[in-house]
Amino acid sequence: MKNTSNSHERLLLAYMDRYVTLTSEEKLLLMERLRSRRYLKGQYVVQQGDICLYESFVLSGSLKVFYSDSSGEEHVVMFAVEEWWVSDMGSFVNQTPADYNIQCLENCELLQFTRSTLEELYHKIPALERFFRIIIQNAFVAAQKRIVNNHRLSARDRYMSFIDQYPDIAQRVPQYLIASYLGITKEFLSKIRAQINRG
Amino acid sequence: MKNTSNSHERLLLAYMDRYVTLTSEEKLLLMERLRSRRYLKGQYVVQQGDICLYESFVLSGSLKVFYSDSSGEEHVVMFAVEEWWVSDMGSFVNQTPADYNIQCLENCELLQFTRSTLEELYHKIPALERFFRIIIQNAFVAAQKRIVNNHRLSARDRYMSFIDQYPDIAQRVPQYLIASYLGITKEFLSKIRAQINRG
DNA sequence: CGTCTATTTGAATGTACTCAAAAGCGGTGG
DNA sequence: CCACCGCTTTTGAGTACATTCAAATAGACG
Repeated sequence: MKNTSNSHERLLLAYMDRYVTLTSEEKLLLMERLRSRRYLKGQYVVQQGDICLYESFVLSGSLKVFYSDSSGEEHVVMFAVEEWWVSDMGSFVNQTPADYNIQCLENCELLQFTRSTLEELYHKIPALERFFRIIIQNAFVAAQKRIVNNHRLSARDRYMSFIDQYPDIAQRVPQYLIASYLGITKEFLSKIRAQINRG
Repeated sequence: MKNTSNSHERLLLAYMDRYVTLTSEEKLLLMERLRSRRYLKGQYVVQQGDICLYESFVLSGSLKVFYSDSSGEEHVVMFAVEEWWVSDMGSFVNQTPADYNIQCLENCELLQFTRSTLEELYHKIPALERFFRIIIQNAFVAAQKRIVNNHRLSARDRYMSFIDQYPDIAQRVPQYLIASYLGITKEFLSKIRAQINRG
């Protein structure tokens, strides 16, 4: 029936298999409910203040999640690449105005659930609730680790730890966004890199 | 049958009712599996490097979760008071050595699940999986917000926002721990407070 | 009242920031 | 093919926010 996007299904299902066991009926239902959508580089998936309509799984491309403060400064909250989930979770689950913008850094292909679809699936597929519980748990553990590292490590060490942990992202994403993610200015990151290169 | 700790059950069950609906059989099972335990001020619930054996619900008292770095500096990750859940989540779910210490700041009374109990209950009570999915989701949203605020706000504004958000904790917890939580030195927090008091 | 811990104050220092300007790096069009 | 444009990165000088270290003061508790 479905001729397109067979490899997409495989990527997501293989990803889910790492965490939970689904019956083939469940997998079928899941895939029927997902919508696949392409975005161009620069396009917004969510804009601050709007409702975040989708929980998205990244099939290809990369995105940034960021907060724009009153003075127009952008603060990068996280990046997302292949096999990451991305949304403004607070906005998505409560259907309230989003705190963050989500914008594509490259052309992207995403698999998306709406909130009501996901709720429907939670009831029909108990293992899905388990799956997201685990995914979110991991995200929370990582976020806590990041908070501590922001406090105990110097900007230099945070940068080194970032390129060590996400070498792929470090290469695909402009430096000034990495600076923002690390909580420092682009100028200072440049100086850190110069210092590292000198030895 | 159970004569002790009746008010305990009520506190936890009322808390859970805010998020999910449980049958009375489920509630009974849940309560049978929970262990209630008292800790004295200063006692450790978890020590860095050990396995975190319990997910704990705070009935009374307060605790700090903190990381001790190689130079012996302590970095407060979070506080926990009545109606909060506390654990080293990474350690608890994977049964790996804990990253953090958890210590009582006051005498505490906790309701605790072991990992295997919780897994058993996840299977017997699907709504429990949903419950923790929601709880962890909220914790993750808050952690992300904290990361952004640490980047965009000055130490002064972070402190003001802390006492605004957690007035109770601000009063029960020593100032130098709040400084650590905010990622600043105790001396600097003292100066911030002096500055606020002057106007 | 004395001891122990927590908080405050001050001077010197350091890490990271601001502002301004220059240099690098693609792409695009003449 | 090179010139120009926009965008990213680099460099430098001056500054600000926060830290360190040391010492004084204030609170809590026996």
